[in-house]
Amino acid sequence: MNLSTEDIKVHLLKHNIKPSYHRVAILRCLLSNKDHPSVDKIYNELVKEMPTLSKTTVYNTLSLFCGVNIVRVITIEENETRYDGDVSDHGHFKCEKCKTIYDFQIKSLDFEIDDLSGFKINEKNVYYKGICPKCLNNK
Amino acid sequence: MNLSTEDIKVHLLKHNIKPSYHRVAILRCLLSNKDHPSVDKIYNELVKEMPTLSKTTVYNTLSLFCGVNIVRVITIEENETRYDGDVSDHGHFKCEKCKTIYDFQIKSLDFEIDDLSGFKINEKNVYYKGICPKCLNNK
DNA sequence: AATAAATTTGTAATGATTACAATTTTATAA
DNA sequence: TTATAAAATTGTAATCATTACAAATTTATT
Repeated sequence: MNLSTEDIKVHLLKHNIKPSYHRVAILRCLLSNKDHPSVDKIYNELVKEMPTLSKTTVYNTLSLFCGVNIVRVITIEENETRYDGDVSDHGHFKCEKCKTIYDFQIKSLDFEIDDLSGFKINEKNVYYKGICPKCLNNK
Repeated sequence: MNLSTEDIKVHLLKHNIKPSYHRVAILRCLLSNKDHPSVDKIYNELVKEMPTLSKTTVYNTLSLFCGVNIVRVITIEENETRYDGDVSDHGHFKCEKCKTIYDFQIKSLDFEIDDLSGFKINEKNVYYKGICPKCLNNK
């Protein structure tokens, strides 16, 4: 995605978040990288340009973003939380070898039977695990 | 479910796992409780009957079971892994209030478009989050 | 009964996340 | 502009689930 700083600021302001330098950088990182980065990945990428960055800020900012639904948490493996700047409904495929997370489209997310009548559904998640084509070839 | 010790032993042996006392107890716990317990829950339930039980054993045993696919990991929240003795394809709904995990049936798990041709899919997971009917009423 | 193999245990290490107080930056009011 | 308050960021320490690992126990084999 080719997002200007201005676009990102507007996006944040729409959700009543003051677009500080750090916040813009973190959101840009999530919107431009489609690789569903971990906190560590984001931190390491940004700390190059902003040496004073603290990992706590990355954590704080991401949970701020999640709270207003401009970012989503991807919980696939227990030990590593990943984040997604794309909040539209879609599935994730995580390669068990290279740990890459791929997106995939889902025909329809209305596939449950009536088991859940009476439940208030806030969030739907679909993820697969397996081996990606790249790793299937490289063995 | 009304499973005899004998049934459980046979089930384990089918997967080349020696049915030790602890293993049988842990598997029984998962098969009879439909509440998708955490390690802690399993440990606390079993330690009453077997006071020497170690939490490490619960961890070891569960990963042994997962390795041969008689138990599945449910990763919904980052901070608490839950386990499921039902390995058939179905979805999970986790109540954000009471933390209960409910099962629900899925019409079909073949809902991805062809995005994943060339991928080797080992595992499909669907989970929702929200508020269960019980908690919706109790506010 | 002696030995080897498998299982279980308990403690310590790991590592991601959170709590929190201190510091810095930004906004507001005099 | 300067002083003051509010918000954002930082850094360190605490938390807590999970794992590593070596010792102890149990089970199987000779």
